[in-house]
Amino acid sequence: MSEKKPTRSELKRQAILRAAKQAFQERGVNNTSMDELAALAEVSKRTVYNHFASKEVLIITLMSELWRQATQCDGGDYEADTDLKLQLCKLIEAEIAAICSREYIELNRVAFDYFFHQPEALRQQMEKFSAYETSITRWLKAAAADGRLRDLDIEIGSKQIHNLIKGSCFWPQLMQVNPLLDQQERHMLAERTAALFLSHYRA
Amino acid sequence: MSEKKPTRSELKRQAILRAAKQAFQERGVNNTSMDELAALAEVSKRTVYNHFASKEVLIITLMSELWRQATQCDGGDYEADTDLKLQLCKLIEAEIAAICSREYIELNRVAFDYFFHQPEALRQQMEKFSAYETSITRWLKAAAADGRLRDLDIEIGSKQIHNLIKGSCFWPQLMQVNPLLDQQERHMLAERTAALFLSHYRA
DNA sequence: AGGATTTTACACTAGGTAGTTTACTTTTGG
DNA sequence: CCAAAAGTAAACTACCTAGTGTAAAATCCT
Repeated sequence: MSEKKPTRSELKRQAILRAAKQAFQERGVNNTSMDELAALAEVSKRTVYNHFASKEVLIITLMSELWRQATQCDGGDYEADTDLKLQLCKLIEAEIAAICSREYIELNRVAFDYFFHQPEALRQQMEKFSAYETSITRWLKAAAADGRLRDLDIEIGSKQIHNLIKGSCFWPQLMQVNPLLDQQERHMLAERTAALFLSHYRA
Repeated sequence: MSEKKPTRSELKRQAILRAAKQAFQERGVNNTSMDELAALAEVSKRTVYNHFASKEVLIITLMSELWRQATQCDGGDYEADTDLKLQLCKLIEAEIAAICSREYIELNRVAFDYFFHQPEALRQQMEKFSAYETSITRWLKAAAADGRLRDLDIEIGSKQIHNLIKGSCFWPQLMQVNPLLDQQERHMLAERTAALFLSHYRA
């Protein structure tokens, strides 16, 4: 019982956020009027403004919400006595799962839509979002320190991996020119990315 | 003398297109009103409509214009008796020069802005724009046929190269989160992309 | 010079949007 | 049960935008 008392007010608020998410993703932030949004949420326009002081506040609130939902992943740490390729592959697959998740892409879509003409604000958002890009960096450092990778600039290597991933499962999906990757496609992408990478950097 | 008679009308038209390019890129298609645009071009709004029947026509015309300007590149064909890495490197560098050119990125910026919420139309534009991606494919085919590359799926290989390139010199610049690459950065990117690629696929 | 073409300023139509106000109804909770 | 809190519909403000109509003025061409 400790979690059971969604007030009517809270239900309305959730309905508004749900409608905003759908409308902003499908039709865009600028192409969704507050009237349409209220209608979609089956709520009066005044109620929208009772919960959110302005359209801007609603957008920001929604993005924080999506960000919270999309924010967790991990593929494990470096292990000295396990096969390099297997480890890297697993790690990359975890990264793919996070970056290519519907939540993450939809969040980015709203953010890009909203910030496309505000490069400074976009840069800041990107930094927040790119928190993901650290787990692979950590692993590369550990593997390099252990002498199992050679000729490796961590920054560049990490970027190469992410470029190989994102070019296939993030950017095209963000732009909706390609569908999301399924389980097997993700696996194969991880597989061949790890293979290409290790061909060059394995000690 | 054969090229010297820009009529006043033509000058106005150019001024409008120049202003449109600037305004659409800096402030976005939807955030630029025809009044602002006319003011920026130092032309009366009526003149804008005398030259372009509607905002839509202006946008399409501008994109065709930018497309024409951005459209030419070549890095040479495959040669059987030249060093693989040198050839590929040169080819990649040519591709980078095209994809990362200001013209090409600005074109894509206007296109993405305009088509972000019209996935079908965007897909069509992307196909037009990605004509670039063929010269590397051609080269890979030739080199593979000549037995100097192994384990290579042309489609995947070509995509890997393009992902490695675009992740560093196209997507971030399209979003204006990173500046354009200079000559040396381009060269180094081509260099390490070719190196990574050939480590894996060289026969 | 003089008629045709183009440009200009400006008023105007028609429609959309963020946000507010009002008068009324429903839900909630002590 | 009843007062406070929250929700509702609808009209309303104030502003923005694409596109048009018009008559006068600048420019072009022969």
